[in-house]
Amino acid sequence: MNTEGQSKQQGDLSSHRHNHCISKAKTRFIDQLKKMGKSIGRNDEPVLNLLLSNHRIFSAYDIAETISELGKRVQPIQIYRSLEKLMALGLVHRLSTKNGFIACYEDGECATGQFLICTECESVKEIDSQLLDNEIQGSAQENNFSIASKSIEVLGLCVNCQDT
Amino acid sequence: MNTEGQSKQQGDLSSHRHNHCISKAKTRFIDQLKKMGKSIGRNDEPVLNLLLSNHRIFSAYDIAETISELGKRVQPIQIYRSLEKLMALGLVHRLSTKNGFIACYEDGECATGQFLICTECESVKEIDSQLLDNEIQGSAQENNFSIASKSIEVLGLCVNCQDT
DNA sequence: GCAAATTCTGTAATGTAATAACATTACAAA
DNA sequence: TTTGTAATGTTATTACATTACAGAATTTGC
Repeated sequence: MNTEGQSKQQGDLSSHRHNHCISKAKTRFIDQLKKMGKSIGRNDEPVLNLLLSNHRIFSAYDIAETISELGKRVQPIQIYRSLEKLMALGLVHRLSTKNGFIACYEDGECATGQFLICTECESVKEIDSQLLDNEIQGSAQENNFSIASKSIEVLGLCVNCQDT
Repeated sequence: MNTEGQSKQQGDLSSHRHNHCISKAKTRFIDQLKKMGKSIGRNDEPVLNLLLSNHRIFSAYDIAETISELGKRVQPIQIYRSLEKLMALGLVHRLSTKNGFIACYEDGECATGQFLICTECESVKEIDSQLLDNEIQGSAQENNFSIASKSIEVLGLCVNCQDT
């Protein structure tokens, strides 16, 4: 995913209350898992922590490497397994245009899954337009299409990266 | 991409006038290339043909294999080069959720790039909601985000694949 | 025309992302 | 203790995408 930053390393809006949303998300995560009769895995929490405390895009391999550095060696497949759980619970989104993953904003509760992605600094802003969502629902209905999931990703430059 | 079909091989709506849109698209392609001072490459036309006459998702490797079978061996990189040109001219879209490519409908002229993708038969319906597009523009503006490209992909089941 | 520059082509190798296959551990219930 | 089940760990493989480079074809300027 290109880790060795140049003008990278953004997406960490200092104004955002990480601690708050981390604890909320974790609580929600554990509750939900319980409900599904699943237990929290060894890697789930480190993965969730990493994503929540950064709010930027990580590839599965980024995550594997970062977590491996903190202790035991972890393989990508194990990360994918954690990510799958986290995505099923709506705590994490896959950004398919970037082959990466990001924690959901808003106290770990997923919004509609619509993203503005800066191709320069890799920061991500999740928008949450109900209108947009409705419009998609409508189009789907017109075509008798039954929606399973949506991927709305807008690529471009964020405010900070526009002045070149 | 999983070529050995099972319930595959769709996306070929017999009602659609392939020949018509193929010739239109080709004309447009050559004209545009001329304008850019580029010439048409050896593989460009085969790639365009394949995509236009199927209207379903192909991976670059699918394309490479198919074209290789028809004559000279072609490597993926060569396909990517053709695809890049074709995408620059708006004749082909990348579907990032499927790691694949598809020809644009509507006489080879790209619509707004919004897709309903059937995860069962891999058929694709391009919708073209101006409303949706406007809403995205609006959200971007609110966030002072300058749009470079958009990827709107809705996954689910098409009419034909819903009755299980 | 001819040489330099540019663009296209072909080939091999590599990088990156995702999954398959299978063995092992942990632990609770019978 | 045995058995069942879910989670883990390890290795290997598949799938997708790009880099690097050498040679052929074209274009451009003289």
